[in-house]
Amino acid sequence: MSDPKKESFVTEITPRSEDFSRWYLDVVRRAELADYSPVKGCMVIRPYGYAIWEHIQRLLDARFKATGHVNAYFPLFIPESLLMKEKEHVEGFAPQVAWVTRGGDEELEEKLIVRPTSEVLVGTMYAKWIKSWRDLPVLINQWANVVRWEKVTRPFLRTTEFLWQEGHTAHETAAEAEEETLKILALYKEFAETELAMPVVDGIKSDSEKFAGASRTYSIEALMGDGRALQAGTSHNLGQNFAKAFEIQFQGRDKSLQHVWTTSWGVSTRLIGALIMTHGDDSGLVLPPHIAPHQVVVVPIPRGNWKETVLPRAEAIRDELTALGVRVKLDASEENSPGWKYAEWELRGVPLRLEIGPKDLEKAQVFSARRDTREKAAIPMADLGSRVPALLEEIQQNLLARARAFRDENTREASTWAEFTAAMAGRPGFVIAAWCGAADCEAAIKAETQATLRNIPMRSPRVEGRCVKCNGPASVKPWFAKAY
RNA sequence: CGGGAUGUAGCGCAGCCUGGUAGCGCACUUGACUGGGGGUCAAGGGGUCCCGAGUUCGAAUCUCGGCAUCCCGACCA
Repeated sequence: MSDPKKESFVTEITPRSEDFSRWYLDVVRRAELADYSPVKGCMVIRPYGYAIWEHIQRLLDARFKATGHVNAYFPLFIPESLLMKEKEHVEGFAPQVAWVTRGGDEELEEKLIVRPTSEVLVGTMYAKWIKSWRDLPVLINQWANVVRWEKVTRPFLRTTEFLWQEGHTAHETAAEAEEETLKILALYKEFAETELAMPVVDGIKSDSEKFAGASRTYSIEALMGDGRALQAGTSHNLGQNFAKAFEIQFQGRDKSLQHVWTTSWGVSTRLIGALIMTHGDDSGLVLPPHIAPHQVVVVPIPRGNWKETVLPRAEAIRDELTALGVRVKLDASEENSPGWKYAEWELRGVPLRLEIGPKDLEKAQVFSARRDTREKAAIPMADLGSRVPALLEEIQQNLLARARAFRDENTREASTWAEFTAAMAGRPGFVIAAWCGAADCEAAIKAETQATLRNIPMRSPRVEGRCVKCNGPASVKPWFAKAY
């Protein structure tokens, strides 16, 4: 029927439209972002994937520092007794915890858990460090790994061990803690949109979706290419819950003994999964220039005495752009043809490709190809220094605009239950609907449509409406979606 | 954790039913010709058949147990 050779080429990546899940796994593997390890749910992040994470770290860390936070590191192991101190927290996390019961060949006196998150250990330490209102606020972040014994795992999206940052802050007043929680939420949103070119909805979670032990949980939610939502970051106002459980007390300005108000917040390597599913296409990964390991790949055309003519010119271009701060990969390997290299670097999502051959030398130009639009154009050699950075920024903006247009096209309002279920059928996207605030209605919506309440957006106006499920009085309009 | 499927070279797979020398395509190595969208020809190399027991003269193949991956469901910040 079809050429078997062609077929084996085609099977390298399953088309996105054919099977989104398989496409995602193919991209992760073929772009060499990650590979499976021998342990269930644990992945190896390969150099190309880790390079993306390093850019995410760099760009986020700069924002944390600019808002007064400092980095520290807390240990991996937590004694069982500490986990037990905050009731809701332990109930939320106990089912997902990995235990250490032996050290060498001796049973441990007290079992240890491998941290699923660090609130309890941080709380224990803060109780020692904080004595006076003058010690506040404490604004600490850590870059770390955590372990959660998940039943269903997927590379980047949900892994047993994952990398993240977790911020833990302590404040003098409730208002300051809430201010911090919202400041970070806004920071996450700005980061996601500016650097990842990923539009997100920022809002507050319902009680049932709240972090175990938090007073209020906020999140940013993104829409993936298959119409499912992904929680891309969370920011929790922990109130005085952990302060009371861990006795984090300080003497206030009025000399009275008070409990601090704490927050915690995090984003993880899941963001890499979000990037893949937000921008990728049938040819593979599409990376926003701000976080792409290689922003530009230069492919010299090996023809005639290219090593004496074309190659030196390609090297000069690489050096010129590198000096301007552009991350450039020169692929001068002789093993593969230019066509092979085009396909390979597209698969790996490099935003801009520059081709240079003998014909281009004659015309003093290079040939460019954009990954996002696949547009091709000649650029005069003399203009590279100005055109390339401008083009990269254009690509960055285009990816955001494109993702936002997709999100908006796949966001609908529903005022009746019939409209809601219709909108949720097939590839749904977000559905905005009024809700009475009852957990029962939320649960019923989930049971009947698989859709969960993602969040109640920050800027959504108070409404006077009717709950889409029970028709009772409703004052908010959450965003619902089927989620990862 | 329940239901289903899968595990054979780096990747994709055949072989298993009916036990008897482990195969194919791509990738890889060497050489030549090539090179502007995954090149051509020739000659080569590469295997704990997921792991462990069992049945058997003999197990990739049959039996039991385990592990991992994928899909559906439950669960899940």
